[in-house]
Amino acid sequence: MSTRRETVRQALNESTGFRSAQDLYADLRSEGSKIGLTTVYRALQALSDSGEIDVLRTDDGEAVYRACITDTHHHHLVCRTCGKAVEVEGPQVERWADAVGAQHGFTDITHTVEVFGTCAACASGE
Amino acid sequence: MSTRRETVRQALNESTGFRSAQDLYADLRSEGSKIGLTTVYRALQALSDSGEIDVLRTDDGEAVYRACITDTHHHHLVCRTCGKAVEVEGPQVERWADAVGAQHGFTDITHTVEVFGTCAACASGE
DNA sequence: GAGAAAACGAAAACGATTGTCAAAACTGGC
DNA sequence: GCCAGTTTTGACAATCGTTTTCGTTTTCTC
Ligand SMILES: [Zn+2]
Ligand SMILES: [Zn+2]
Ligand SMILES: [Zn+2]
Ligand SMILES: [Zn+2]
Repeated sequence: MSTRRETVRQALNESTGFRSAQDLYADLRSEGSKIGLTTVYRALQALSDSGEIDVLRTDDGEAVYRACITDTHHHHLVCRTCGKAVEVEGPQVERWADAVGAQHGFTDITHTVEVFGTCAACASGE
Repeated sequence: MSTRRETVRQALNESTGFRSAQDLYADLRSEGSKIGLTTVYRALQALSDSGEIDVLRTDDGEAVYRACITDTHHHHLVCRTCGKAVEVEGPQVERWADAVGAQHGFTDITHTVEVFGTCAACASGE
């Protein structure tokens, strides 16, 4: 529908890493778009609600978003320096999480798993 | 050292779940303490910097803290409803994270892994 | 006890996010 | 094309967790 939502989705697609709402807003404005910050937040909210984009929290609590290719459950390997992210899978981790939950009588198990590191490019460059 | 830091640590010890700075501040004030919010934040900062307490982010970006028993690397199984947390270990997950990082040429690998669910008490009660 | 250093806490500042509300863009009849 | 009704938008204000600032108090050291 909304062309604005499309605009934001596209901006996200152009990045390989996770971006914050403010990042995207800055990008779009510098490209000449007249979009408002509120709208960027709304678009990201809608996109993540509908499961079209992934969201996670940085250490300092900022929400960052990414338009992932894989549409099944997956996790991320994220470069601590440049933010580049790789989608990864870990069936064994899925099983472990479920098992550990069941073991302690917990139900309705979910989990968050993210791997951080320094990517090859950043390791050599800096 | 600081008796204030001790006060905060103790308040944390009294809870089995993760608590936010504001939670702890409210608790302490209601117990009659004249501690200031700033000091609670500073104490939590210091305690987590020195690795004495664990910290993680809730979905809405709030930082929550816990004084864990285990002092080696571990993860948490957290009740989504009451916040109760259990310390869990997953050597296989540690290995998986390292392997996945190495596989993609990343170095200096770390990871965050948390499992969420509804604890038995909350499942029956509600 | 005097003076220096560390810890405190109230209030202001901050930064990300959300709420408000009027203007702008769209819609389906006419 | 034009109008009333709906949806979307964006400037601005408000919120909320957290950090800074800065004078005051407490603790240390001699
Ligand atoms: Zn990198
Ligand atoms: Zn998973
Ligand atoms: Zn822990
Ligand atoms: Zn529970």
